[in-house]
Amino acid sequence: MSSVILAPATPPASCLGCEVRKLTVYRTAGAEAFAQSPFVDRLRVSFEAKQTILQDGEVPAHIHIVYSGWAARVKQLADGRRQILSFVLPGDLVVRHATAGKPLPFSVRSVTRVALCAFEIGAFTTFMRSSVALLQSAAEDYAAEFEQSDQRIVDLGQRDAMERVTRLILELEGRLKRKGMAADGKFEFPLRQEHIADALGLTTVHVNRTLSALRGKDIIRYGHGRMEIADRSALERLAGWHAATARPSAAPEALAASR
Amino acid sequence: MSSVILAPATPPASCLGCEVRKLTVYRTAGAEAFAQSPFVDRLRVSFEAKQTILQDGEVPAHIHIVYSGWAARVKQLADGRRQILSFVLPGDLVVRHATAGKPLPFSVRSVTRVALCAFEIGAFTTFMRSSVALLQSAAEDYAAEFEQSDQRIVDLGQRDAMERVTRLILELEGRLKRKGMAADGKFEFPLRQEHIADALGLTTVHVNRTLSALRGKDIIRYGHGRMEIADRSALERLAGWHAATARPSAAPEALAASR
DNA sequence: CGGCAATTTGAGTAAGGTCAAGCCTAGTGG
DNA sequence: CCACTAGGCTTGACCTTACTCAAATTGCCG
Repeated sequence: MSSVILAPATPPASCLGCEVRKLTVYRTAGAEAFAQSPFVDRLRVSFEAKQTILQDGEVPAHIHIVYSGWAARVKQLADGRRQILSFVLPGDLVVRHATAGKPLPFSVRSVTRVALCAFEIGAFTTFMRSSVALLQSAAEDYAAEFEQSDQRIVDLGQRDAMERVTRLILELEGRLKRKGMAADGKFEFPLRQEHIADALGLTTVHVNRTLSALRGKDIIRYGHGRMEIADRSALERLAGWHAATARPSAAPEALAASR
Repeated sequence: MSSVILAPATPPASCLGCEVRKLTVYRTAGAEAFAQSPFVDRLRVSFEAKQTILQDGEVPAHIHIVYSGWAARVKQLADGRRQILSFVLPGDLVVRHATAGKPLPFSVRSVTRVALCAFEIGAFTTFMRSSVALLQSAAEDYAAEFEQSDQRIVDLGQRDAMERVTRLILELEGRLKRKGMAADGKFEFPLRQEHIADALGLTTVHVNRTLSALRGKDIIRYGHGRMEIADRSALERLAGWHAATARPSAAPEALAASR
């Protein structure tokens, strides 16, 4: 676990020295940007696992960045069905900036214990518009999110359970690796099978059978909140992970941990 | 069909007087903006139905706006499966601006005959950054697209065929209505059943049975490239179209045709 | 009028869902 | 230190939705 970021319980006082900043949408901001506009109203908030961080319909007063822990953007239907739209990992914006100031079209719930940094929307917007590099990284992140959504649409529309599950594992590993939070195919994996089911449009029963099949062939190993890819080529083959499809590129190449 | 925009075969010479401009991401640009930066390199391009407008992997040299006709963003898998990510209607950006300059992660194919306006990327970017109002409408459009993607993810992950089909019809009617291209529940509907199937992750056979059921109960009427919602409340009930869900708001209220 | 694309219908099948138990395992409290 | 519990995981039996394959029909266009 050498390269894994072990974030302290609370974020540091200044963004400038923050480990997580390198993973954020303002990663390209230099010292001078923070000198001019130091995110005066920054708050730190934290939640236990399985709490509602933001509720569908509310108008958030702040822009939130995940400092540590995992969360999920969720749509809850009236009859109890629920769909996880995406998982939110350290460094990610909890709510895309474009949506800020409007009623949320989804809820955000913590998967694990989560620590967040919250910035006042107006100040954050001004800050993000203060340099072309920042606008550029915002655009990159938008593009990556669109691509991730599109990928999920293809998965749900066209792929069977085995493909969906294997692709989710590879997607998460890719994102974590780019954040320096996965190495040698091993990473924290706090999702319950119910999270996987809700994200992939399957039932927990079927997710269980699918994971069991993968574990039975020793393609993956999991448990105790961790996941290990034991046979990557088999996993990629099952996922239909042809090189062409393999780039949901959730972060710019500059930050790629390896490969 | 009084309020329907009947666009001439070719776009007018100037954006300023263009009917379709009101539907675009630069709808908030005034005469002065065009005076300063009149999209010098604008081109007009048109395609017959069922042509590939942009190919997966290519790096488009221009930003395209649909002037007339329908297109679809499509992911084609190696084994022949295909998923339509979204339909692109008049006034819509063919490729989101954030993705510009990078290899396309999908193809764009025309559904009907389509006329496009193409702008040089650099000039368009400069133009869009020239006013806060423009940045604002870009953000609104991003938010609307994210919401539309999220909605599709919920549909594919959680909803059955009847819900998916009815919701697609209502979604398209809503978008067209806001563009002034639908009235009294009647609108152009050039999609083949195969388009619907590819968008909703179903087979054409099953789409056919679902549509037949709706037509049999006289909830919708269709054919000859048109659709009519004959029994809106029944349609909305089948779609689970509770008021809360009913706003994929693809354009700002200011442009709403009615309601 | 002939031909091709699209739609429609039927019969059989399979992937994944539903329902219902039973089984771990990490905490908790005695 | 151990029994108890609750949440999560696992497994079995059966069922439903949507898919597959195949053929017939319709409609459009030259």
